[in-house]
Amino acid sequence: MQNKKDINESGQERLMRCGIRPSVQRLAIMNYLMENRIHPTVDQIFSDLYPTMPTLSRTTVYNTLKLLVDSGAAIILTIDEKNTRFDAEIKPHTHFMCNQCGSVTDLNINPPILKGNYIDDCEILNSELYVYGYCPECKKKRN
Amino acid sequence: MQNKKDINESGQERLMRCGIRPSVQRLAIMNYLMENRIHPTVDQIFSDLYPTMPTLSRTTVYNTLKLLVDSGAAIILTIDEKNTRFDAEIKPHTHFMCNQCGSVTDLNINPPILKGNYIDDCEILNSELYVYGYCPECKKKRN
DNA sequence: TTGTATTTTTGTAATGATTTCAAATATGTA
DNA sequence: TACATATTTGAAATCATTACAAAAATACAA
Repeated sequence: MQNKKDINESGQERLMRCGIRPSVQRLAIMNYLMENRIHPTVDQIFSDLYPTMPTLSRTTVYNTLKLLVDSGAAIILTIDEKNTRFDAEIKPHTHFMCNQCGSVTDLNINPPILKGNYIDDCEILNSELYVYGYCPECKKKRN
Repeated sequence: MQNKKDINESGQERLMRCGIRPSVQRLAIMNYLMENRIHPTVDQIFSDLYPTMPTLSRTTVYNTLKLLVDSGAAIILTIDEKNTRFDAEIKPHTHFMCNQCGSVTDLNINPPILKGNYIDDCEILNSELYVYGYCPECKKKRN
């Protein structure tokens, strides 16, 4: 369950809380991630922001995403073999990718919470549960 | 738990069972994967086999791994953001990557078995649980 | 066995994502 | 305003992966 603070937190607030100076570009990218929970690739972010920010550089998108991830304002998903994807939802949850259309969505299933534990003497910091298959739309089309 | 058949299965048998003609190169790569359960990258495989197979081409390693994965003789791991990794252990199990040294190992924890289920109307074919943190060796060094 | 068709391997070139880097721009502060 | 610092930018470099066509190996029929 999300608490009110998380739900209401603005992009600006998220950046501040994570110690990131909210430049125009950073705020645009942070807001994009928080408002478009499609786990976008770098190119999706760039292409969607470019029309309203024609001076935006791909390098800035890369730089900013690195900054967001390093400071805990976003997480990186390796669910997609082809492209790195990003998510502003930083609380543990499960991700699903459709083998047909490639869309990545949240799955309503709780991942095991392993953080803080030791397993096989490994110190666990975080974990990701990735699920693959066919999304409802593609499932229909295949029949 | 592994059954005898899995334990005893040779590279040759694995290839045959999966309908792959066992050429010299394919057999070398299959055996390497089955004998070195380090979840190697393409380059690790190539570098380790090259000394004893000086005519081996990187492209062959790529081609063969694609073939192995497509026919179910191996699985692909996206746990490592930098490089694709491969595993000859095809039964569901959990993987761990060390944030410090980058090594990938099996973790003695059962992943949720979701295959065959529908969640949020998604048809589940397979899933991967990836765990990150510090391996025992790096944990020691950090103290 | 020989010749021919098919499969597999190989090396090079192309592609695509990401990083590096140094100059240009913007911002914060005295 | 003037200067120092932080940020953005675009071009070039890097690195993993794929495409491709020629060469080599193998299968198979005569």
